[in-house]
Parts: sequence; C-alpha cells; structure tokens
Amino acid sequence: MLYVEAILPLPLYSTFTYSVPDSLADKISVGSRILVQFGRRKYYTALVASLCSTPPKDYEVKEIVDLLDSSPIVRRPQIQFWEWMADYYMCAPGDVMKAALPSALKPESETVVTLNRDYEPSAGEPMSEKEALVFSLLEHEGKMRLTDIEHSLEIGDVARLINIMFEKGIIEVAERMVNKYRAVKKTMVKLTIDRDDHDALHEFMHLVSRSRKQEQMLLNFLDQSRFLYRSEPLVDIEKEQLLKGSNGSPAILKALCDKGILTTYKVVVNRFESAAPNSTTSPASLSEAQQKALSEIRESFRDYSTVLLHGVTGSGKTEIYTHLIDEVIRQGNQVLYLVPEISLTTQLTDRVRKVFGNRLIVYHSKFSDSERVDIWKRVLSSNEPLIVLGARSALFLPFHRLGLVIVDEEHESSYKQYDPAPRYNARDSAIMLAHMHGAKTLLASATPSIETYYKSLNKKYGLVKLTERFNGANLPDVDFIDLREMRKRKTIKGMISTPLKLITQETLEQGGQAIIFQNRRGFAPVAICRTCGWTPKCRDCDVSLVYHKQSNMLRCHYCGYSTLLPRVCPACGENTIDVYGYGTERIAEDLHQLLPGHRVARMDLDTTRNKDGYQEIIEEFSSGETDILVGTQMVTKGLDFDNVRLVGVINADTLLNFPDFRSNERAFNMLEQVSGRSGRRKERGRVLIQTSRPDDPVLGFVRNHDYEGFYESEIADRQTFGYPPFTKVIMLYVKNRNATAVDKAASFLAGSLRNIFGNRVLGPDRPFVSRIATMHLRSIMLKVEAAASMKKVKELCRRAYLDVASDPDVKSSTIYYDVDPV
DNA sequence: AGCACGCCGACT
DNA sequence: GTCGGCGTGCTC
Repeated sequence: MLYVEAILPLPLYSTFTYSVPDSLADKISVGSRILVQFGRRKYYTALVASLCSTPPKDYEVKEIVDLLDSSPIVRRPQIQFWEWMADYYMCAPGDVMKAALPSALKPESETVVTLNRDYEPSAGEPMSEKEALVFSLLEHEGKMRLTDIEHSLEIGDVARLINIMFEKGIIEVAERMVNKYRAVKKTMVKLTIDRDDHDALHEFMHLVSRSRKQEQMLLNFLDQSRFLYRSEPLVDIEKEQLLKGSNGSPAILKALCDKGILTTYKVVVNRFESAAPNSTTSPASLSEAQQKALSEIRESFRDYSTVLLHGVTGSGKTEIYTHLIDEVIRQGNQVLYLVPEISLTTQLTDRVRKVFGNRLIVYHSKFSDSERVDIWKRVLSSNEPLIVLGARSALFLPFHRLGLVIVDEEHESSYKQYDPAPRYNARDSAIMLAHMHGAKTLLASATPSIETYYKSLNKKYGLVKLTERFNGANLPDVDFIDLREMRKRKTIKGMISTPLKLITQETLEQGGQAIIFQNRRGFAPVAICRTCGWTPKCRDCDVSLVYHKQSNMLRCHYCGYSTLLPRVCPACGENTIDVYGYGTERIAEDLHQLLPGHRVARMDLDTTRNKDGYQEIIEEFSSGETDILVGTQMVTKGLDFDNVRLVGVINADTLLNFPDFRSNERAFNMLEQVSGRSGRRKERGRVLIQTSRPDDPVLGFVRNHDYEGFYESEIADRQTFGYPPFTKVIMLYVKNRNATAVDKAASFLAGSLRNIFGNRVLGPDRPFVSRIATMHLRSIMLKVEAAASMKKVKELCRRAYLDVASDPDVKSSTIYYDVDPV
C-alpha cells in the first residue's frame, strides 16, 4: 500500500498521511494535488510532499478521495522553497501553500443546506424560534451555503443549530465542491459537410439564396475557412471572426445553423497560448555609463551570485535589465523580474514587452484567479525561455530553468508581506529561490536598504554603481522651508507656505508640472470638540478617525469602520466640532484655491481603489491634462514623468518622528525617492521640503543626495544599538480580545523567552496601534545573532511557548511571528 | 482554519 | 430541567 504525506492549506504545522488506492498508485507523484477529506466534513485540496510505503502506527489513515493531477503541478524545487520559507518565516507549510497557489488551484468544499422534502412538521416537537428562522430562510432561498446562513442571521453558533436541525430531519446538509476556475472558451464554427460534397454545397447555396445576409455569411465562411482554396488545409473559424468578416449578427449565424449548414462548438483557450516571440525589437542601445555598469555586473556575477546595482534615480536601470534578460533568454533560461506592486504600470510593461513580445508574462494581484491559473500552467508547461514580470507573489510560479532574478527597488518595504502569514520578504526569498536554482540575482535601487548595502560592502554581494542620470540630467536641487519660521512670520496659510505656493506657480507658468507629497490620506486626521475636547475614536481600534470631506465621513484607516461626522458633539451637545491636520484631500483642495486655473489631481488609496483609477490618474498627469499631482507614498514610487520640475513635500516631520529603528532609513528613502521624480530630463528639477527641523541630519543627506553619507551614519547607529544587519529581529505578536488577558499572556511569554534567550528579549510593548478590529495586540522583540539558524530559533520559541502554554490567558491568545520586520 | 464536544450560567 | 454561550482540543 502506498501512502502520502500531504500539505493542507491550513495553518497547521504538520503534514497529514493519507493512503493511496492501488488504481492511483502509479499516477501519483510528489507535487501532485489530491483531494482529501479532513475532519468529519470538509474536503480540501492537498499537495503531495512525499511518498512512503509504511503506514503510521498510531492512527488510522483515510484514503485520498481523488487525484487532481496526473503530473505534478508544483515542481520539486518549489516544494523545497516552500519548506525553506515556512522554516525561515516561522509559519506553517500550509500558510505558504495558501499564498503560493492561486485559489482556483485549490478547490475546497463548502457546506450546503436544503430543506428536507420528507420532513413531517407534526412528527417532532415544535421548532424553536431560531430553527423557525432558518426554516423560513431556506423556504425562501431554496438552497443555501452555511456561510451565507451565518451571515444573514445575527445569531451565534449556527453550525450547531444546523446540526440539531439535521438530526431532527428538518434539513439536509451536503458538501459541495466549488469550482473557481473558469476556462475561457471560444465558439468555433464549422461546415456540416465534407469538402468534396459538391451536391450538398449547391443545396446550401440554394437554401440561402433568398437571404442576402445569410448568403454573405456563408460565402465569407467558405473564404475564411479556405474551402475554395483546394491547396490549403480546411480550417474552422472563430465565431467572432465570422461575424466580423461578414458583417453579420448572431441571428444570421443561428439561421445558418438551424438550416443545418453550419454548426458550432466550444474550445477552451489558454489565454497565453503561444510563447513564440512575435514582433520584437532589440534592447535599446545604452549610454556609456550604462554600458560600463552592464559589463561590471556581468563581471561581478562571476564572483558573486548576488549583485547590487546602486544607481541614482533616473539613471536608466530598466535598459540595463533588458540587456541582461536578453542574454539569459538567449541561453534558453527563464527570468523573474520583481517590482513593487505599485510600479507595475503600463509604462513599464509596454517598455519590456517591446523587446520581448509575448515571451513576457505579467503577473500581479489585480489579475483574476483564472488568469493566474493560466499563467501558472503556462510557466509549468513551458520549455521555452520566458520572462515573468511581477509583484512579490510571482516568486511562487513553477519555474524550472531560472537563470536570473531581478529585484528592482530592492529597498521597498512593500516586498514584505505583513498579513496574513507567510510574512515573507520577497527580496530575500528571491535570493534564496535563485540560489536553489543556481541562478543569479540582481538587486537594484537608488537607495539600497541598509542590510543590502552592508552585505555588498562586506563582500557578500557584488556592488556596481551607476552615478549618472540618463541623458546627463542632473539630480534636483533640494531646499528646505522652515515651518517654525513661517508660522512665526505668519507667511503660511494652512500647510502651504508662500514660497512653496510661489514656486509651484512659477513652475506651472513655465510649462512644468509639480508633484506634492503628503503622507496622509483623507481630509483631516483628527476631529475634536473645542468645547469639551471630545475626539472621535474607532469603535474597534485604538486610533482616531480620519475625516473625509468628500463623503463627510469619519473613517478608520485600520479596519475600515466609518461613520458620519456628527453635527453636534455627542459628549457635550455643542455644535463645536473642528477638524485638524492635513491629508491629501485637504492639500489638494487648498492648492486648488491658491492656484486657480490649474488642474489638481489626487493619487492615494481613496482615488485608486477601483480597477483603473491608478492608471487613469497617471495617464492624465503624463499627458499634461493635470498640472499638479498630490499624493501619498504612491507618488514616490518608480513613476517616470518627463515634465515634472518641482516636487514639494508638505511636512517631513511626520517621517522623521517614528519611534523605531528603521525610521531614519524610511525617511531618507522616501524623501530621496520622491525627489527623484523631479527633473528626469533636460531641465534641472527642484525639491522643496517643508519641515520644522531643517537641521535634522537625515535632511542634510537628502539635500546632498548623499546616500553613502547617510549609510555611514546609519550603520554606526545600528551597530551601537544592536540592530540589523548586526542582529536579526523577530517580532512576536500576542493577540487577544481581552485587554487584561493579552497583557498577562504577553508578559508570561516574554518571561519564558527570557529564560531561554536572556537579554535578547525586549518587551512586551504596546504597538503603535494596540487594538485593531477589536483585538488587543502586544509585541515582544527578539534580537538574535545575525547568523543564527532560524530552524533552531523556531524550535526554541516553540519550547518557550510550551512552558507557558498551560496558562489560560496564553491559551486563549493567538501568537504569531514576524521575522525581519520592516 | 473549521468543527465537535463539554462545561456552565440563565431562562421555561 | 434544557438552551445556547464560550473555551479546548483534534483533524491523517
């Protein structure tokens, strides 16, 4: 008998053993998906991690229900990669599986409830109130999913109620598989007769002779299908092509089908059918500086498997990538090109597609699940060289001849997945993935992360520098506007100082465009009653609600709770609620008033929420339809506009004031990156930064575009205080609905960790937001030696947990890990 | 993550 | 006495 160890898409730390019926034994292999029953009810898609021939002795196994793949859908290197990720990021293999596979590749069952037709109401005792509620709901809806019943009724423990009703024979309960994958099908049209059947053809011509439209369509079909061209093979025609070619309607086609002349059938199309290169151009020619960087990278790859390209903003890194990619493709290998989600614009994809045509596969979270499955299948089945350009989740695609990984903007914090598990950093995971494939990794950034730069200075990675902007453009001039001074002299209205206003005006009048950065969305971040000091807080989180003027709502930016701004103060009843502070909405409004006649656009989470919002705003700005773009971090990232000559930062103080070890790095990166949007072509750009701390050293480094200087000062601090890259940081989070329980659990756990890790443990602390969506949160910081084995750390943390696991507050808390937080 | 089971308070 | 809330432990 054959057995498999299977990974289930659940946060469980072990694999589960199932037996394989003999009929499937020769078809199953590592990496195949199987359908299994888990627990009494549910069916899940599991992945075969290994095969063995001896049964476990402590428990009975279940047999697998079905084999979903005759050949593996996940390759061996991928499974190895999953295991590494689960170990390193201290999560369950099932968490990785969930993140890796598009959900259409992991169908699971859902519970469906229907009324029992044979139920005799008089037979049993009368139904309770709640039962009657479910009964009438089902009478109305017919068939319902258990989850839908739970959502439409506001009562707890519906599952148990359903069980009781099932036992009484009132309802029937079944498990139904949900098929999420929808193949794209197209309709094909073919003739019902053979090519040689002249009689039938004449008959058909006669049949359509009374309808011009039908005749036209038939003739068009005969032409398109090459029926009349004897030397060519006969082909079927896509319905769409036929309708277009004959200028006909579906009704005409139906008539032809009804007369028995034509017939239709459906075929499944893979959305990415051919990998054959279509019309492409060769990579753009490089400037001397780019050429030099390219050959240095090649050279560096001889000694290092990972190389950092440190190139100033606007130095034309993309062109260098295309040359490298081209070489790898020519060798017949695959390339993974990672970018932060936000920079996956058509600007970029068009540029890359121009060179690589349909060898390019784009992969990101805005794709539908079915599209992702198609991409998965194409990568899996492809023996052709190809290039995947994608956001962090593209890491998980089933590559097999990976030759090169590029991580653009490697410092970006959005490479880190924060919630849910696996809390992985795609940059670091990409390096591991490349290592497993024997591939090279190129990291690139204008502002490399401190860790990466440290490694490249210490010969762990190669280092190549590109210090010139493309086309000889200069880095922008940076000036500061002292907010304290402005306030003292009253030369500031709201948050837009007179100099900022005047220079913006001047820039626009000279035909340039401006980007204004304010890292806060909404209109005003706090509301307060000036009579009694009451301020609106979120119902479920420990934060103030942000006022959004357009909708006149107060919103929580953590859980999404929203409520109308009350007209009178709910605490004192006075009509004296004011709003304070500035978000993008308010800045945009103020600019609009200060600079009449210029179009202001806003780019933040609120204006880009719908599918094409982001694209539209970028296109309008890039075509010059809008003059000023106000936005949050979104405007700092990888955008390339020729005509931006001014970048304004409304308030740098909010960036400089964060209380964690990465705040300087974040502030420097953000300011340097947003500055980089200015003056990317001929004209020298300007940057105006408003701040009440113009002497802050971080700002000095920004003014001089002095990355090295910033690095030197920052790395010294990191060493002094024992932070990465000199240590590895692991955050432990303790979550509980109850505030006292979370405090007790966190301090117990911290104590237990101290017994093992000593003074490597800091905390517990209250995180910046200590309650999110009704859950109280505490954090414990663990700083271990940089070279520590994560497998061992994971094991020791487990032991520390087990020592306090019997405590009821610990038991009722959820504990999770965040390795290498950003 | 589900889901079942069992303990306990509160209402017929 | 039962109903239903919640805490606890198990799933191959």
